[in-house]
Amino acid sequence: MLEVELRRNTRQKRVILQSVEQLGCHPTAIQIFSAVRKVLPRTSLSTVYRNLGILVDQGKIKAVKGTGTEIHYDHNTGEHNHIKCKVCGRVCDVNIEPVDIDTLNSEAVSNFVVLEVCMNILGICPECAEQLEREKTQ
Amino acid sequence: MLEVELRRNTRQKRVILQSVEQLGCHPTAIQIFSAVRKVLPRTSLSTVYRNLGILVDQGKIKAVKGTGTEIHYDHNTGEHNHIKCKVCGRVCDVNIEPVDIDTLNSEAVSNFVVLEVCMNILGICPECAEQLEREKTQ
DNA sequence: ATTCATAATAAGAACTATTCCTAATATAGA
DNA sequence: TCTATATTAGGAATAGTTCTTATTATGAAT
Repeated sequence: MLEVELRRNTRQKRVILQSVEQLGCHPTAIQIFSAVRKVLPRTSLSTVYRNLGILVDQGKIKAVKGTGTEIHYDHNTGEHNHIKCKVCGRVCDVNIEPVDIDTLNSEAVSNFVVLEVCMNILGICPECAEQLEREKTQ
Repeated sequence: MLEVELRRNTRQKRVILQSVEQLGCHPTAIQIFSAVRKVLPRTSLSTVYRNLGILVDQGKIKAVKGTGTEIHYDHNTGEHNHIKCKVCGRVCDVNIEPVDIDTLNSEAVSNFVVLEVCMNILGICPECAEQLEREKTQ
């Protein structure tokens, strides 16, 4: 008899997953926290973090790290890269061909076994670029 | 008459730059701090951080971010990427052709103005790989 | 060499993002 | 409905970095 890992289906977990999906553009834990609080006002931040961890482990969402000090969460679990706006901080998807890990390994990069490659792009989003342009010309 | 920005040449600043150069393999602030303390035992951590910031601003060293929660510092200011060992945490240089920012801009990546691209690679260094192999076969 | 304005320092408080701890609560199988 | 225990709320703890302030030391002018 297999030992079943009991994972309870709590309201908090459901609302947290829903929030990541609905907020869309790569929310941070705090942004998810305030969205969840609108539905379940007594939810604690640690509950948000714990469930985000579980959802990442279950492959239902992805954690986007390396874009700064905060972790962003992504409902799109397919392989893709991200770009972060230097001005407003939001993170968007980017479609450039991903670097192939097997290729890196066959090239013996520093003799390391390569496990993950992640491209972090920093830029200025269209809205902020326009805003900056407006400020400059006035 | 130009207003000259007075930057004093302190012992701390000299030893901090020296330490980054001599430690070589991408030390963190704490590692630099303990190296500096061997020469100037009363140096404080905030002095290390402040001077590292100044040295980065002056282009004398580079800050390597995005490899985890810590910032690593690099005396090699030329363009290159980094790989981090998942086991021991050390960061090494990597020579894969860097992504060209102008190309990304001409491709209008998400309509962003692209400023910086940084490839973060995670893997296992030769030493740790060997160690793991030894543990497995015993 | 001495003086002196102020840049830089040491020490530690504050901050930010995240993880950990514990008593209370709520889920789901019996 | 009962019950074992997974999960929660709340807050303390942690890690890495930045900020604050009284004190010190640099270097330009005397």
